[in-house]
Amino acid sequence: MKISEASGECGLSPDTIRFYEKSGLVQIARGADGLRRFSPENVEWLTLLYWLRQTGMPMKVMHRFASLYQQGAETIGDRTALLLQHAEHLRTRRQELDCCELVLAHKVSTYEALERSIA
Amino acid sequence: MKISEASGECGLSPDTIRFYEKSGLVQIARGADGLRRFSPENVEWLTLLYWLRQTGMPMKVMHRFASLYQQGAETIGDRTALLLQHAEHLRTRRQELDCCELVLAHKVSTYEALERSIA
DNA sequence: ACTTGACTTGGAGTAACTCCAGGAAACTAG
DNA sequence: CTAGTTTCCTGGAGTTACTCCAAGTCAAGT
Repeated sequence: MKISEASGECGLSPDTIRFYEKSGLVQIARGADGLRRFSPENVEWLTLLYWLRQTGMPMKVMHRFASLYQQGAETIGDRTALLLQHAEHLRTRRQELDCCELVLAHKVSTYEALERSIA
Repeated sequence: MKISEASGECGLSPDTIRFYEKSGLVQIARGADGLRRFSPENVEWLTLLYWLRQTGMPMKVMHRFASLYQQGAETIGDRTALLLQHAEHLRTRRQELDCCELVLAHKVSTYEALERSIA
């Protein structure tokens, strides 16, 4: 699988995939032609990275995670812990969304009241 | 009110407040000593900006919003529309969180299964 | 043979901060 | 009244995580 197809499957842009490879988050094999060839495992890994990044995990933490991943099976406990911590972080984000929704609803209702008082 | 107190109330760092002022998102009066003096209205506005930014509104859109705000009451309809659109965006974000939560839960459960199969 | 399209690299540009150096004004302790 | 600490100011450099671009290679289609 070449980069555009992998990009379509994992959600990351080709540029971002190359950037992640350069910074060591993923290792991708090359064909005899020098082009990147993505394995299903590559795609699964990149998809996971996509979701972690999309929900605000910083690169530093992703690097820690990637380093554990590359060390193999004995780091699964640490990886689980890291993912659970990120799940905790998602709850915080959700509370932020809730809070912002309240702020918006309040603001919109005062705007609507203002508009009625003008009209 | 001076900048550190305003920062504490609105959630933005002093540096970010200065950055927002420089880029035109807010106008802040100065005292005779040259220091910024924040009105309650300033703080309310900055708090709104904080929430919009925190939930992913890009600077470009915030500038549009700020420009409407500075044009006065006749832009309230436009401002309401903009906020409602952002509220829509919040729903998208929440779906992303949901989706990531599923991905994480699945990954954690496969990790746990793997760990049991090793141990 | 030639164009088109997907890929490669290295490097510049961008968004939105964040930090820092250097300096002024004010408050606080001795 | 002086010395030190805090809080503020400005302009500018540094950071994160991309994103875009120029210049070049290679394979496939017409």
